[in-house]
Amino acid sequence: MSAISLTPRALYEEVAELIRQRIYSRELAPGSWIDELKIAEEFGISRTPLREAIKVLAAEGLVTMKVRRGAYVTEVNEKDLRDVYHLLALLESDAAAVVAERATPAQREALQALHNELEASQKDRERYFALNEAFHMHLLDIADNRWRSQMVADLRKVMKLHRHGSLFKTGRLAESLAEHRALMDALVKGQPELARQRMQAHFVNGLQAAG
Amino acid sequence: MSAISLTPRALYEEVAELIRQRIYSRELAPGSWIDELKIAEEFGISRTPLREAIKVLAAEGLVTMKVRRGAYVTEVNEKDLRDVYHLLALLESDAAAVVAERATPAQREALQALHNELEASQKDRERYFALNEAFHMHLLDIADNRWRSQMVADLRKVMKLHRHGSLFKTGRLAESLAEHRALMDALVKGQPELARQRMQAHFVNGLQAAG
DNA sequence: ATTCATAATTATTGATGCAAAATACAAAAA
DNA sequence: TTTTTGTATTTTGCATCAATAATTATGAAT
Repeated sequence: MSAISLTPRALYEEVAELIRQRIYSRELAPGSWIDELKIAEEFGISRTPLREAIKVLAAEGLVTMKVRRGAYVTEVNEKDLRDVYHLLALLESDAAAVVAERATPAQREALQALHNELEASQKDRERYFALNEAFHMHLLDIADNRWRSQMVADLRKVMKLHRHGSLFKTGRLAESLAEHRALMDALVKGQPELARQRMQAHFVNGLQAAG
Repeated sequence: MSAISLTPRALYEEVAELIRQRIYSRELAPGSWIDELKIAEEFGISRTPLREAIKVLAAEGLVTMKVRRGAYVTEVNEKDLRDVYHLLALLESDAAAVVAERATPAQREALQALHNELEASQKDRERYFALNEAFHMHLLDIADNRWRSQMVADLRKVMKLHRHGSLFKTGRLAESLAEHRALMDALVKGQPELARQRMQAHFVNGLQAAG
């Protein structure tokens, strides 16, 4: 007996997610043209839901539409990466200040628990990345502004477009963890401006490590 | 001989714009269902480009998709409006700081020219609105971060969803103009933090006038 | 009379077909 | 040899058509 999803996503959403994966994995490289016919055939679907999926990805900034030329994977240059980091720093540091100001004890504990998992995942690079993302998104959830959460999610997708083979140079992971620890400290102690500054610093350092 | 557009927009873009207008004019009211068949017939187009347009609007936050239920005009409650204003304040005040820091003399003059037009448009409410929007978007252009410009444009669309019959209560227009003047002063004098504060204040006051 | 089940209607979602537009390639002329 | 023009191929974009899912209405049974 196979369990079916309680909230079945629309096909175009599923397809959008599959294409995202192909983009992140560089199977669809930045700047490359997206062949509708080829992809539709590979997925075993028609072009209609595929085209709708591509429109969604275009709105997210992952692909760029050219009139009568089709869709291309967005190329993210160094300036784009700086610009995206700048906005993520602005939005997430603001969220951190809000959380430090208004989070309930239970919410602070939930964040602390996520942070503890992060501390324990130093060996596993992939796991660290996943938990790091989870921490940041959970903090946004607590900050409780759906528009900001959506924008940050979109910006993070664009950020992933950039080659991050060397995103974490040696030693950066430990450094990142230390910054997280400092941020966590400001969050649990309820110091908004300190939390803002430390989240800001976390992104400034993150960009330097990425560039 | 009729001139044709040099950069013809795709039909789905045109349709998206037409639907935006219907939403802003309350012809399509918040919470109401969007009847694809009806709209397609009225526009004399098929449902394919219409559905692509709706996906774009959904990504902007103007409409909300429900699985197997179709599209609905997004309902913006008081909290949503506060959240959107909060983000606009954050993003645009940051842009103001960047402009105060890095704008060229020519760019400052262009902004000053737009501001002067604003000063001259006190009598015409509609014109003031349009010029105000133009000023803000031009400032973003100068700040030169395409991701931020896109986000602000989307947020402003959502902001317009809210009933703003009483958006500008009596006296608010003159007040708004005074704030603009103060902001302009900080911009031309190249004082980033002051410009940031004044843009922030402009939005805080704007929200109070809207709520 | 009320509730549950089934059927019918309605609307969304997906597939296919066709026309228009853009590019690439080839041929001809300068 | 190079440039320009014309043709053919490729691909987007729009429309029509089919099927799937959901809601509502109707009927039967308790």
